[in-house]
Amino acid sequence: MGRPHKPLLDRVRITTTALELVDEQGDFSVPQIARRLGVQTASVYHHVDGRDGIVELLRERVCDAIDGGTLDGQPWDAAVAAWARSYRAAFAAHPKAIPLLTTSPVRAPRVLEQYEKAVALLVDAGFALPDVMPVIIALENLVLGSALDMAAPEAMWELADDTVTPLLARALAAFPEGGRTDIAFELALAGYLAHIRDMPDGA
Amino acid sequence: MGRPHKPLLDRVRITTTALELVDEQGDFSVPQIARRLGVQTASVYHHVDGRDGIVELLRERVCDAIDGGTLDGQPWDAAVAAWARSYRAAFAAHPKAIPLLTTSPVRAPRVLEQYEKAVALLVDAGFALPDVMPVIIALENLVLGSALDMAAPEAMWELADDTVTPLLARALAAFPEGGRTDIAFELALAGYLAHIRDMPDGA
DNA sequence: GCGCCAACCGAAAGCCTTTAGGTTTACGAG
DNA sequence: CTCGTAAACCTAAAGGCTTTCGGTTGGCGC
Repeated sequence: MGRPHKPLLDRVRITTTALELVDEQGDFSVPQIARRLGVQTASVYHHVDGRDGIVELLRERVCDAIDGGTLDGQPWDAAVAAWARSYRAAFAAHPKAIPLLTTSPVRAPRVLEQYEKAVALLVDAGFALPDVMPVIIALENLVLGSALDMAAPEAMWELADDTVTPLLARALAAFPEGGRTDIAFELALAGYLAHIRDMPDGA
Repeated sequence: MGRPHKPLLDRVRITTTALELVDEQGDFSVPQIARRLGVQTASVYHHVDGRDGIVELLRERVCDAIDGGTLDGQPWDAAVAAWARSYRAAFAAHPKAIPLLTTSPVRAPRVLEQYEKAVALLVDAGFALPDVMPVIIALENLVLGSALDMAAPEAMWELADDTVTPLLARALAAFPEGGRTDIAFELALAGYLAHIRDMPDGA
């Protein structure tokens, strides 16, 4: 024991291990992380601000996959749509993590920068300043709502009892079971965009 | 000890107490419920299917406030809008409970019946059967996404550092801080409805 | 009256989070 | 090169939570 030659722990490794656990189990615990890294539980607390701190690191890690570049050099509406899809895809890459992450909204600096860019884009597009935040928050609602849907087990829908809800059962059977959530998201996004396009004052 | 004269515990009282705790703290534990009801922890497990069972009871309790009557006797689009608002309002009544409830989607019988009604409404309105579920799921996404937003502390937005995200800060300052989430929800709902109205084949 | 089972209690196993205080050793200042 | 500081890990322990198991008692049906 004592201080090791090379550090065994750092935030990156802790975050990676936590994400592995979440991908496998849908949850994680500090002792589990410690075991995987061959370390005592208490040691983890030297690098991280408690369990909640690890969750925050997970939030940032997953959000790193959001491509802020989608907001550049396109017509503003296409840019917003691409950003929303990238945002959603980042969550979709770790479905089991979604309940953990959506519990509280993402406010990592890297994401806030993207919000900043989105505000600029919308202002340039002619949106009145008081309209900008509602537009962004509405989009965030869409993305996070769809993320929750992705996290739901497919079985949640299949167990609809045909006898008590026959129409629901037929409606469920009437479309491919694969892209369920994607179709719904694209539908909502299309409606959102169509409505948004009519808003800019100066346009 | 032994069997009491009148039962001290039942599902209703357990659910009510759990909801009280969640409203106060944003969470609950079985021992906390037991203490409030003047009972040993183990006794609670006689009436309920573990902690997860209590969460499910909470889901049903909160969803009891959703008014299925909104789906009757209106133009179908107005009915859907009213239902969505009622759905969202039910969650808004217990903001601290939202993270707990949205973690997995609502599939209580009472809510499934309303889905059944919604399917009927949309089919009558002329929607093709394969289009019905996406329409409903998209609406669910909207409602749950907005619910998550409601659960977020207002402070989450205020701490935007003006120096690094000046435009974001200005955009935030540019609209009343009260109805933040409501305006965004109504915006998204309006876009959704406008888009949906164009879909029915037979209309 | 009698037996059964419902409803509660006590105790305990096994997990988790977090903190406090020790021990060794890397590292940088002099 | 020396030496103090603090980094990085450990042991230990407190206190919480979930859940189960086996008792005890008394209501209720037959």
